[in-house]
Amino acid sequence: MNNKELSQVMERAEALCRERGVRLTEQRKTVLELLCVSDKPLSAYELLERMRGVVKNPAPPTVYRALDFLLEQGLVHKLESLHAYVGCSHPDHPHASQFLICDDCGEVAEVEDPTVSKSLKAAGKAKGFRTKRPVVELLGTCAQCVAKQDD
Amino acid sequence: MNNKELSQVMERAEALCRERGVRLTEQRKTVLELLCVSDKPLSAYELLERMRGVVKNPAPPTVYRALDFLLEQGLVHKLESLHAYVGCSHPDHPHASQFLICDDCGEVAEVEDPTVSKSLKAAGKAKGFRTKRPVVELLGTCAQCVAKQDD
DNA sequence: AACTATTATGTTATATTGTTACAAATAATT
DNA sequence: AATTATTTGTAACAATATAACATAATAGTT
Repeated sequence: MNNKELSQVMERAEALCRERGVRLTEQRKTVLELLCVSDKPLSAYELLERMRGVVKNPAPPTVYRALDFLLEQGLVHKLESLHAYVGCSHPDHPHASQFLICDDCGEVAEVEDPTVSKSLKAAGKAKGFRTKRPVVELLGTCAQCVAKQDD
Repeated sequence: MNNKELSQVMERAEALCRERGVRLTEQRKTVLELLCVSDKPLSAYELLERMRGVVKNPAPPTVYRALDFLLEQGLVHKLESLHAYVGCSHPDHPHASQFLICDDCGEVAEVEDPTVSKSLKAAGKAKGFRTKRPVVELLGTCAQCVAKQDD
């Protein structure tokens, strides 16, 4: 994410939090920025390391609290299969995303496919299941790395 | 899972491993049995505890190695969002399952919805993504617990 | 049967991820 | 200003997972 995109994301985040009456504090902003600036998902402890420049004595709860907040507000996502976190690419509207995770280059793409969402909803409904949080992560090889492998 | 179902699963597992020329050793059988007998998913360390009765001095690698084997053979599944493992309900054919995980009662249902599988495949294909392992876990409330809550 | 290669297990230590508990500071409300 | 709620600081610890290296068991070969 470049600088312009970053400031747009941060502005939207500020606006959203203002609307909702919740506080986007410095620490929370820092974590969100670090995630947005990174081209890869970051683990909590990687975030912790990167916070050292910005915050004085960050400890694990520092990071986890900020992450909890940002997850609640839908500003970041957790990738369960990686134990890592990414900034949300479109936090404006609530949404159920799917993630394509390349285990070769580590790149993660967030997609929002209505057909997938609908079929999941239907599958739950068929069992009387009330879904709160869908976790959909496709682990495999991204187009770029597939091309490389086929050379 | 009752005793009859258990022995059926174990027989199928033995047969599958024989066919494939891989070894379903005592430890691996133990782990598979423990998972099948349990009505809830078990964490690696819960498995470790339960192995104490059967194996002499089980250590973490004992469990993780058995799990790795069983996962490779498609005999068990890992629930990424719970850090826990379940016996596979239909190991005969390779399949991409979805899991409905009730965060109230802890029950987990494995479903295999072709519409979901197809839509996921299509979503990946649209991005040129080659999926090796889909992780699909719906966290929410099962029908029974929904009914209880609505009382 | 003995030899060898491969696979599986034993054992100890350690790495990684995440939480608890309580005190201090800051911000919002009255 | 006083009170309350929220956020942060700090230390310890719990839970999950892996590394590294030694030993043992098994399968295949001579």
